[in-house]
Amino acid sequence: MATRCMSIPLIMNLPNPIPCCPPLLSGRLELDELSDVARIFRVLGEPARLQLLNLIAAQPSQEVRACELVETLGLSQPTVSHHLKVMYEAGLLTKERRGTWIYYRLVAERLAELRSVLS
Amino acid sequence: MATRCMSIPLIMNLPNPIPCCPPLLSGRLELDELSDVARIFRVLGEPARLQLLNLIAAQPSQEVRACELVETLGLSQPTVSHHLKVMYEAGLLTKERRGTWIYYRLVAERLAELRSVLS
DNA sequence: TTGAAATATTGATAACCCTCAATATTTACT
DNA sequence: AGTAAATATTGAGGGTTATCAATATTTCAA
Repeated sequence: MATRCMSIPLIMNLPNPIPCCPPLLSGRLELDELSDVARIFRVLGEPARLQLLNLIAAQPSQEVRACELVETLGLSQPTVSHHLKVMYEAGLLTKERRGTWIYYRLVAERLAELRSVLS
Repeated sequence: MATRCMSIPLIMNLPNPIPCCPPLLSGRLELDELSDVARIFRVLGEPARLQLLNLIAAQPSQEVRACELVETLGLSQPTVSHHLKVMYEAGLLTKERRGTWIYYRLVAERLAELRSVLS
């Protein structure tokens, strides 16, 4: 029998990258620009999501599988799935399916961008 | 007649400074530490408040009076007062009464702290 | 195709918070 | 004291979102 086609690791990138972020403290910004920045800060304004970032950064592999997080974060699977989606859509995480699992990683550049907003 | 006693400019500092913030990406953090960090990000997750930061930073004097903001931000006076309080209590602004007005300034160190959280 | 495991979606509930009108308090000048 | 201006507080309404149970979808192996 023919073995099943091996899934090719595929990094799924953002369909619509959220714009981010001109420096907040040098030069006037428009309200809609500020709304974009605010949206990203709001994503980080949630303990569970910060816990997620912190957890990924602490892995030697720099990645986590979604299924691990349910027990680690002490939240239901739908809630974890929700948070991952929010962070993914904010451009803070990449997702990569390898077989059954989906692996998430930080987007270091996004965090650097965000850092530069505050300078 | 004796002129009224001139008010002495007084910088009112935080009664209870909010703890902030160990680096998020190097070393594991406890959930309550993360909640402190999240609280500050949530303060920044509001366009009106970012507008406020942006506005103050754009002033040559590096400060604004509360009364100016009502017209500039297009919000009611109670709403402006609310945002100022939230940011003040988050340690992002200092307030200083000079006569009738109250002047607000950025706390650059706080923003620097926050920047370091993301590294 | 059937089953088991991982992930995503839906719908409902509850908490949080932005916003305003109304009102209270503070401040300085007369 | 009395008045006007600035700021703060209260209370209500409404929107956003975190959370879960239930269910659907996806994935791979047998």
